[in-house]
Amino acid sequence: MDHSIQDIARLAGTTSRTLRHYGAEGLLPPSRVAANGYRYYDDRALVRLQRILLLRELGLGLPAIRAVLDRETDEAAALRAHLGWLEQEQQRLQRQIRSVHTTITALEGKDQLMAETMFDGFDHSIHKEEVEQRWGADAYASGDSWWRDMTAAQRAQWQATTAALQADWRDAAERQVAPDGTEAQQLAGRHVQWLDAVPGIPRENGRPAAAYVRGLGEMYVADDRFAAHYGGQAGAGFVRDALAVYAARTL
Amino acid sequence: MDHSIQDIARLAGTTSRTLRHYGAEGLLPPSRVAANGYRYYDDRALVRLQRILLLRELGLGLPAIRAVLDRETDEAAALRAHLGWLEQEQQRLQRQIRSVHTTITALEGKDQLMAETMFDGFDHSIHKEEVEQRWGADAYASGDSWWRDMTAAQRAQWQATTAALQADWRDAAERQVAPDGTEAQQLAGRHVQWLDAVPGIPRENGRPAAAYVRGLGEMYVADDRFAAHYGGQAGAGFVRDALAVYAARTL
DNA sequence: AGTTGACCTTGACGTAACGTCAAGATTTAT
DNA sequence: ATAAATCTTGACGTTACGTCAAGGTCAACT
Repeated sequence: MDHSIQDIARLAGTTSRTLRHYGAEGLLPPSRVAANGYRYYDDRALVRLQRILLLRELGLGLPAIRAVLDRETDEAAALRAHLGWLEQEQQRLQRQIRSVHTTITALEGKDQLMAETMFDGFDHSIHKEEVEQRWGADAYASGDSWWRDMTAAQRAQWQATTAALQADWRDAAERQVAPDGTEAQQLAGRHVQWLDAVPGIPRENGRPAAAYVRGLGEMYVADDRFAAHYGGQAGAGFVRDALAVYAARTL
Repeated sequence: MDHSIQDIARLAGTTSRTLRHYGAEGLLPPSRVAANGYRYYDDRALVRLQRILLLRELGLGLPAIRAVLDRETDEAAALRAHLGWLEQEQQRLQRQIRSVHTTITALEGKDQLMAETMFDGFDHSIHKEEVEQRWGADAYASGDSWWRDMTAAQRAQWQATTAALQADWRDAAERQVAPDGTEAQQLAGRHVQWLDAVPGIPRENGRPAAAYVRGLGEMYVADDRFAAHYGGQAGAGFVRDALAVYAARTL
């Protein structure tokens, strides 16, 4: 009927330190304390512990959890309040991410560019530093050699594809198409397919990695030289949003 | 040439406590300390302080900032490393948000439903508790009375519109359309327009609030009764993603 | 009985970046 | 001369435990 502190800790997937902490906080007192001071917990305590751990995984603090378990607060209400906080945090992070992106771009704006011809066809590895640090030196090197080893005709072909894609993006952006709409999402699909032809980019289960695609979109916005290809700030923002939706949905 | 501690604090938009903290950490020592112990900072210190605060807003920790300012680390490299952390945090939050949503739905699954007829036409306010707590009692009440005051013909009209929209969503989902593509985004546009016809929903500058639209999408996924209208889990996930992209891009 | 582990206890420091008193010294204004 | 500002150092609080540290307790083995 009783379990030692290590026992329930293992049963619930936590540590004895956590159990003692919850005991000290009055959140989960031992169901019995032996004469020698040893803590013992019964099955009801185990159930309570599991509820606590569940709520903790959702991000609730111990005071909020106590209020819920002691029925001082409605659980759903507490979770909805918590949801608001989570969403705010997420937005704050989103803003920080964008600021960091633009800061990086501003810092490196005038450093190592790849050759101009390359710029038009291989825009995603123009930032040598960024590609190497975030996706590994291989990503840059293999993309680089892939491009260099192309024949002139292959390169021209590739540039034509790229130009057409960019033109369609600009067109859609001008027409104020919704970035999560079918048309934009089809463009995003083409964009990812185009990307997929480049060896060495980071992938997940065979497809370009979602984080990479999103990062690419942010880069288009952060760097005016890219933005120009997609119709300026507004157009690049559109591309970024479309890629983000696409990545969320299908990658 | 010199400023007192309060002076630069005001100039830089921070507090004297922070200045002392940075001094104690060796991150920004006072440029001069008078015989009486008073700290004084010159213009170079002000510049350094401003850089520190900028990096802090981007979320960097003090050790990372020190490394950058002391030129032990490349600033862009530090920011890219930081970017990876930010993106991970964002994903963790996203997972928590979804878990909270499904938990809330599971908790309230069988409580207060609106009438069945209402269910088919007014799905976004079916969760009385959720709507009231997160968007205010007015949101629920005005939506509720709007619906109740309709004539039978008006209601039938509305339900037909709703059903058509849902059918198009199911169709697009089945065809594996990309959620950030043009087609899905057009559907999202229709969805928001449809929503916009309901009085009392939360708005921002005249249009349905982005957070509300996103929340709606999450609800479709979290609640099987909604999901059913959009083609089950997969379909609802598609709708959610499409709405999220749409919200990000145009709301 | 003595010893060896395995397990238990309480106690206390560390974490990130300051916010917030508190007590006392100094400068500035009246 | 006195009051009001401003300055100093010192220290606790914040969140949920992780991580020693020093020292009891218990079952098993010699």
